[in-house]
Amino acid sequence: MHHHLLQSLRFCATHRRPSDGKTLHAHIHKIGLDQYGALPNTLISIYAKCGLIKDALQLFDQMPHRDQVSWASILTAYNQSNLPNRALSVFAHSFFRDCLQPDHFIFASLLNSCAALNALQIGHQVHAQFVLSPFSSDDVVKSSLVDMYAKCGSVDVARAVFDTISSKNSISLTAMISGYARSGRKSEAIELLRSMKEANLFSWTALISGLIQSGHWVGAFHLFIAMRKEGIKIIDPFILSSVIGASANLAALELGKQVHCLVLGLGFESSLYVSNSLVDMYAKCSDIIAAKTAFNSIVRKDVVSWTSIIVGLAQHGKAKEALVLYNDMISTGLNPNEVTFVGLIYACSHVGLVDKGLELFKSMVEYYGLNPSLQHYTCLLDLFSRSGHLDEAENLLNTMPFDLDEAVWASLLSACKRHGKTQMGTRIADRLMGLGPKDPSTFILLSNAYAGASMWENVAKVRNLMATMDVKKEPAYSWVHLGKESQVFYAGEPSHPMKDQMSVLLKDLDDKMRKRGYVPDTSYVLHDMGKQEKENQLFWHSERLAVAYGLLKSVPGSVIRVVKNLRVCGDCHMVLKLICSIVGREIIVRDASRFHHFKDGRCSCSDFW
DNA sequence: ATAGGGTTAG
Repeated sequence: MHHHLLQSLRFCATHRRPSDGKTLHAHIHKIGLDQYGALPNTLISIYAKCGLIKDALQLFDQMPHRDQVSWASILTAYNQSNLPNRALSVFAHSFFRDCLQPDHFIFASLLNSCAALNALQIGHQVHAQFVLSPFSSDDVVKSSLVDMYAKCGSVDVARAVFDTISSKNSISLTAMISGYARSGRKSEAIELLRSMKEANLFSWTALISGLIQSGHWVGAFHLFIAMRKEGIKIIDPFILSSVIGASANLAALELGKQVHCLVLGLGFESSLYVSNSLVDMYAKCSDIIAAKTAFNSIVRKDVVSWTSIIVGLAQHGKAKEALVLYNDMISTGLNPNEVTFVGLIYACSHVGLVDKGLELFKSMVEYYGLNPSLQHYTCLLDLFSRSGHLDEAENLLNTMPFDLDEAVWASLLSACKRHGKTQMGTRIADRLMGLGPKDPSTFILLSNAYAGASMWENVAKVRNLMATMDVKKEPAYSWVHLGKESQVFYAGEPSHPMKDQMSVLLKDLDDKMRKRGYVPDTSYVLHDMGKQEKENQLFWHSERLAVAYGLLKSVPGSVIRVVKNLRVCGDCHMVLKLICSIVGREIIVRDASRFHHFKDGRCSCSDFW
């Protein structure tokens, strides 16, 4: 009798049919078998698989005799419901009250929770108990350990455990590959994958996605192509969302479009992960229109869909639209998350809606019960700074519940310069000097702040400090996308075949700009040199080279899309505003922190970045 | 009953 019931229950679990499971449960309860043999434990795991954690827990609490199977089932239930912290706390509170010893199933579940929570300390403790237990040679638990250590960033410990696994299978290998890839150890990850007899889609996804997470975007694309060449069938959409993310990070619109085509060809356009990453990709590749189209085509939008488009609009300076969409989102009954508020406050600071931004911040904490992170405070700081509320900004910095880094103070210092607050600027500069600045752009700010207050001794101090510190500046470069071609330019005179034409064009533009009153702002050049030399430095900034090349080679009238690795300097920002109106072209620059849409002599960032 | 891969900020 109960054999038949068990089979029916298992069918409900594998086919995710919670209502049939509940009917069966009612029947089992009626005939008095709900505490019989394996039935209650099976019921728990069915409820877990169907996401009905409450029902699972109720059964678990009512069981008079819980065994190890019951415990393994409830721990798995919590893990599958994305509540790994509950799993650990329930275990810590009541497991030993049942007078049981953990078995290999329980160890594996606990390690799974630790991995999800990045809880290395607790993971260590579980590891120690496992080693002392009679199950210490279990390979499945060992592969959970590998995964836990890898996810917590202890890749070498993961490898040490991995080496003790007696028969390594594709699961333990994939966990190890993922660990290497996510911590950027590319060659070790590839070597392991190549050691597999038959690497499957899981292992390739672990490799490629991990490398994308650690910033190896181009390398990941080469591997993706290699995977396709080896004929690995893409039977689920996991890898696609990662690869779309890589296109977004590279701001490679053409590449992103090709992956989009692949998505359509394989029929994965209805995957929410995929469509959400497409929205983000188009926004990051500066095609905000395509991002909106991708967003509108999502049938069942979730928080991430809404957040992606809100953040995209905010970064493109379309603050009002972002706020309108937020209201639309709320009216569908969805709750915003932490990331949504980053986008919203960012949007408010863009259009000077100080009160609205503060109101949103308040609602995030008080109404939605979310914990503000450093990013939220940074957005608030930006909100105050842009609108000239510098005292509030400084007050905020002094009361923030975070350790403040150089970038946060530098941001306030830059606002002081913008709003002509010389005295406050020198006060902030003194603080920054005490912090031991490292970033080259901070030194420019410091030097300008002291120079603006005629404190020449301090200017000299900044320069001396910089000289002794041997500040390493990441070389500035920009690239321009022209259909299938993209061209990179480093700052300085280019050694490009089209150098002469570019030079002639830039000189011509320079003449026209000066007729409109342009005077180069040499305060953005840090090196000690004469005025003429400084102007010459600015003349060859990488974003100008990329724009010049774009103007020469692009289809007339088309939008010129440029990406820069660092932030656009203030002088170049002025220059690009002038150029776009002189040549009557739209220029979109994505720099290290935001998008600048230059059109008709203006920029979407409202001159604050 | 236990083990591996994916999206939004920075």
